Amino acid sequence: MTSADRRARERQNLQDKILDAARELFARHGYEAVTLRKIAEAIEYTPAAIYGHFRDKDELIRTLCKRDFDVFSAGLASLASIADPLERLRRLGREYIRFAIDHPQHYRLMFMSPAGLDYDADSLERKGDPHRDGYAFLRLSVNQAIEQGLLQAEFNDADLVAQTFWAGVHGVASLQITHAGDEWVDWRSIEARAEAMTEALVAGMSVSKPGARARASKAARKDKPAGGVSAKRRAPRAKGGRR
Amino acid sequence: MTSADRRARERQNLQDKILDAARELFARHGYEAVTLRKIAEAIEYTPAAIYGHFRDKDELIRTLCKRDFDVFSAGLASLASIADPLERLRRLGREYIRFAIDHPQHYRLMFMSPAGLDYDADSLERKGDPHRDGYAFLRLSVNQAIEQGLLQAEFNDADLVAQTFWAGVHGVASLQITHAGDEWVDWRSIEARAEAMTEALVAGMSVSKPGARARASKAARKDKPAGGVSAKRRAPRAKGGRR
DNA sequence: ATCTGTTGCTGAACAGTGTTTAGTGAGCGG
DNA sequence: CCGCTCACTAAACACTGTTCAGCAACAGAT
Repeated sequence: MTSADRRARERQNLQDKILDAARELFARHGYEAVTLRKIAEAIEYTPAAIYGHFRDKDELIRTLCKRDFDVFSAGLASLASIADPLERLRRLGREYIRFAIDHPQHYRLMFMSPAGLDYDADSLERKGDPHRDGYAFLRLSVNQAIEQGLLQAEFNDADLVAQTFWAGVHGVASLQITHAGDEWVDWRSIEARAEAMTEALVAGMSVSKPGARARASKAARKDKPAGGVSAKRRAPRAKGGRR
Repeated sequence: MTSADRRARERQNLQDKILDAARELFARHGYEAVTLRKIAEAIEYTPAAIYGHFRDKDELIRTLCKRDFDVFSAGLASLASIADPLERLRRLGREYIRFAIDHPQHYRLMFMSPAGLDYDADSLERKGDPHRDGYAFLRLSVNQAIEQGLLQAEFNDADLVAQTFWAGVHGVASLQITHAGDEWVDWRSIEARAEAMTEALVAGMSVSKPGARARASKAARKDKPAGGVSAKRRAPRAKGGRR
């Protein structure tokens, strides 16, 4: 069946072209800037042609994000080689924030928008597997910390601790994405904030003596140059701003 | 000038009617659901009439949010009566999260959207005043904690500590707003998460012995009923969802 | 080689959106 | 009573996402 194969291949090729064109627009200007007509123009097809490959715009963007996000999830699992649960948590937090800063539009859609995540059969199948489910991996690490007696007695609920840790790094990441460059606050560098958050949370929940870690002092040093990471000072408005 | 007064009053009345109609739609269904035509229908005017009172839709919603938000900022200042800086920080965190949960759409627009805050002359004028600038109040509290020797030596940068604390509570709040009711995670109650975050951060940065506070154990207790606060299990999709 | 059906795309439309503009009409000051 | 300002309307414009009838190319079967 060479002809059927070719048809399928051509179909796949166009789908990839659509996704590539959409990724270009999306990563640069965000969800709202991705227009079916703009995509169509970029790939030299008619807007309606896209509906042969995706049910609607939402599915298109979501496919895009999930594809890029899987790379990140798999990367997290590489931290499993770190023996010390607490150190693993610290690294986990840093990697998480890094991904968010490197892919702000993806992160915004997945974790800062209503129903950003959808739970299809494929996703639900991997739920709970620490190698492919980020939250499960985090929870597992917390659980090991608890079992090894590294956390205070009050923090014996792995889910609560995991959710708190997640909230902490999510707060740092999302605040950076949304308000980087805001002149209202004299922002410290994103690295310093990431470090301070992970250190404070680990220190606050673990039994280790405060101040014992040399790393903690590094995080608290004043390094005034704010912004960091991203070059652009201010994210462009989604709709085109006010006139 | 009774007639001119009356004109101004009538003008103000209509503006309030617009804002009230918009608030109703916005608070219930979010930014995207607020349509100028829907507002116009509610107040029995033509869509174009709104442009006589607001430059564009953005300014309308922003006026709405700022007005409601000022009430919150003023409420924060009432916490100034708490003498102990650490205790004040804990209360600050809880109040912050409470406002976010009670006004999710407002919070989403102001703190989870690009350029949610705009810095007009009125806003900039009050910047730095702890009584009217939430961040300044937070920073002041942190500063007092540092000056009273309540924090570890590493956490001597008031801005970094304030930003970390803010990120923590923002993370708890925004995760709740975006993912409340998600079945992926076995969520603890929002109260428990708020408590765990504030406790962990304060404990992680302060010199006080871990476990000394009775409150900490209360926060870590397992209370499985997740969701809390909000009645609706799942936030409606902004655009109307997939079919 | 011709018929038949499927597949993949186009062109045009529909129902929405925010926004602009010309025109209208009521009420005011002189 | 005149003119003028102001607030509003009706209608359009440009832009969305999405649908649908039709068409042309191709596949397999006759």
